[in-house]
Amino acid sequence: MTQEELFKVLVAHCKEYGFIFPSSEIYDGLAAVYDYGQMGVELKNNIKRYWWEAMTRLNENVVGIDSCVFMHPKTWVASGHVAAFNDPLIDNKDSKKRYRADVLIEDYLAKIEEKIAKEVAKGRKRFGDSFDEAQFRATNPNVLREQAKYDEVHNRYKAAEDANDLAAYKQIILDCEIVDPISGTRNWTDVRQFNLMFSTQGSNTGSADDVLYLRPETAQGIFVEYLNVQKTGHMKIPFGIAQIGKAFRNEIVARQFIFRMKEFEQMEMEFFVRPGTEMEWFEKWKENRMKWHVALGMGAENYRFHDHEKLAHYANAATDIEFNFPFGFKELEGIHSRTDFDLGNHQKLSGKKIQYFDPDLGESYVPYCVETSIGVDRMFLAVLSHSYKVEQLGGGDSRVVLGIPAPLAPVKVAVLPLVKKDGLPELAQEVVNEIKYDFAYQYDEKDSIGKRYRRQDAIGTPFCVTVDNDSLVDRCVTVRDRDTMEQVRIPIAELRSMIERKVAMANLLRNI
RNA sequence: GCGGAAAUAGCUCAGUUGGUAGAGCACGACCUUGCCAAGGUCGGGGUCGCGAGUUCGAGUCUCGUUUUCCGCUCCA
Repeated sequence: MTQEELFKVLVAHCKEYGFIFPSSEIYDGLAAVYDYGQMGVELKNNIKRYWWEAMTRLNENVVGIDSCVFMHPKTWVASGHVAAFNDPLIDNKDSKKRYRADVLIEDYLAKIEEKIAKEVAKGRKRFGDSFDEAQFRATNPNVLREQAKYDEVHNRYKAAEDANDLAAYKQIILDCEIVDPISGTRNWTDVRQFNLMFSTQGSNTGSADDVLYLRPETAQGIFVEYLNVQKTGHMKIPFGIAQIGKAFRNEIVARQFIFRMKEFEQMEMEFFVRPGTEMEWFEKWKENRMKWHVALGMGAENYRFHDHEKLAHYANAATDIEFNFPFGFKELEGIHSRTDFDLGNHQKLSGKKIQYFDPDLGESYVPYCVETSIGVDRMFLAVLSHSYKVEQLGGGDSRVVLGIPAPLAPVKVAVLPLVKKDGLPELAQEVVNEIKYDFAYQYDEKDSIGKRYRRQDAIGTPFCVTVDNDSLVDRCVTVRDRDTMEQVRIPIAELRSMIERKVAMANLLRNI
């Protein structure tokens, strides 16, 4: 099976077994939005728990918060999101290239200015010392013609810009017969505004300037609560704030299943440090985060760092942890040294002093910040794509098994009466009562026992517990292991501790 | 957003030059078997993605549209 085929099969498997459904499927679906099903939500919650407990328990100076999706609109001015993603864009259908409509028009205006400058230069050459540029500009017919054209386009352009009138941009491009520099054609699409952020009305009045954005990252919630947490928690630098939450990005192209969605979930941690020490912490967190990944046991060779050469506007160092997905090594987590960009801008825009008095230095400063940011959905995809296996058994038989790390598995144990009679279902119910307070379980009495094992393999259940006729007498059950398919017989009373040994989240945490 | 391809039962698909929608698996009931998926009988389930058009008649032809996949493009 090629990687590409594997990916398709995986998507189908996710739907068939209740991990992930395309959103609103009964209405033909909604592009780039997916829902988690009954199995998916369990796996996703376990992934979040693994991250949360590692972050907030294994680092005594990291605490969590849960901030809202809605934030004051000025937040996004301070973060740079409003300014950086608000361009009118237009595509040329022949070259298939995308341009900023305002840049195309400005280039056109610049060309007119060049023409005028050439005329002026000619005049200067002709008249020599007696050349009066103002006089020349006011009388030369060529200059006057070009200048009139320039003024007209310039005025229309400014009007379009002020009114944010996309149709007017397009009309200017058409009227000026601006061509694509590559294809040389005027086969343009309409001008569209691409904003990364989704927005909604803040009030019930619908006034245009009362806009609320859906956060494109959870990090800003941490920055605006920095002071509250630092003060109320008596936090001393260095310390971190962790958060798990939904974020929204209006991606132009969102593809590859849950790898890039319009609505997604982030697990972000901002670690505040003394300026000048940020690179040291950046390295520490790179190491720390890689350990967290490797502790899952999905193979160290499937992870790698990818350092950024082109840095975002806020960062002075950045790296990705990439995972070997079925479609290649892709970004799973980002680690950025964000300097004091965010806190500094919030201080500027809010007018509130966001400074930390460092008792060791005897001075105040705006802390620097190292961020770790991982996508829950990408992590989910990493776990699932790595876990999915088709195993050939003896006799031409095969099985599909999800070898999900046991502490993350959606269902920990399945309780199966060998047959649906002779009092076995009743005894199986007793077994359920024995384990239901500790583990996510499924009870299944339908179909043959082999079929039920296969069903549990397909959702990655680490243990199947089978109740047979002997169980009625000896109070023992057969425990079948997902990965080895081996069976052991143990007393019902020992079931709980046996399962616990393998599925405890603490097992993962201890590996970090 | 551009170009290409696809969409028929829960899933995988068949459906001839346009003539009243099929199979296997899955699902439900009953019988049978009983530790690694496929025994028997009976049964439920589809306005063929959606909307127009051509036609006496459209799953099939035309146009539009939605979603998905592939390639560009974009990507904090």
